[in-house]
Amino acid sequence: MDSTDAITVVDAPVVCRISPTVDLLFSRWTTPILWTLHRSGRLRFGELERRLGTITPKVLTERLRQLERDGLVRRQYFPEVPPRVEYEITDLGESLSPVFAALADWTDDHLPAVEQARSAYNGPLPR
Amino acid sequence: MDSTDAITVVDAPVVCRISPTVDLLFSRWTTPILWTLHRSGRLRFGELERRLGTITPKVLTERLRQLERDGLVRRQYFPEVPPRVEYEITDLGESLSPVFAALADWTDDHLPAVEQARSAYNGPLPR
DNA sequence: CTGGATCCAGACGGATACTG
DNA sequence: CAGTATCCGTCTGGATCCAG
Repeated sequence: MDSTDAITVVDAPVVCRISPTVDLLFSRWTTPILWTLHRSGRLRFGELERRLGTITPKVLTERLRQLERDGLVRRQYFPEVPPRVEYEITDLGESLSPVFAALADWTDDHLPAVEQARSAYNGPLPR
Repeated sequence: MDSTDAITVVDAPVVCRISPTVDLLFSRWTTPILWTLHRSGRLRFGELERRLGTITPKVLTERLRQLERDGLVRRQYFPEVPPRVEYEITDLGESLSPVFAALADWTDDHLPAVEQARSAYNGPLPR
């Protein structure tokens, strides 16, 4: 395992090594999904949909498939009538809790300052 | 501080309170920009552009304006010829370091497991 | 109940060229 | 040097309907 070489021959040096993780975790719905499953434990599809409020079943399925593929969520199918499917966080998913805790702490401590800065901003308006 | 009410009358309960922060921090380029400024300190526009590699000036300007508006980055303009502009992280931006540290730790410890799960996945292929 | 199939809209970002 | 101005492609996500 001696990757002791000081010289990397990679043409495109990795600017920011957390970017792959960011792509994994933070899109419109993945964060709320992980957050909800983390807090509520195992949930059925419909129950999850209800708690997320405005998500559509199509999008919920897409995001759940992605999270399942990436090993963060486990899907369990029960061949009953009517069918039942339950989702829960995996151990790998649970390992994210320090990340979410850090985000929650920062949100509590500093989000108001952001809102204040935003309303005080006088420069060229973005977006 | 007695928010002891068990009943919340809010129609749209906040599903995930970190979502506003997520919107603030994690888009295609905001994370690399903050990461770079955090590690390298004060940088000129062109230098930042060079370090980010493939970003275009238009997008870099857009993201920097947004970060400036939100109080995470400070822009300093020097009316010289040729003009010089320098960017740096604000104290509010620096307060994000625990968040990025948690993300970096998780990336080092668990990203390989994600890649392994992904390659082992046999279900319906998303994306 | 749990989705899959379609179609669609808007946002974000990339490419290129130009300017104070 | 540090952006702006245009144009355009892609991708996520929303709406709706349908099916096992």
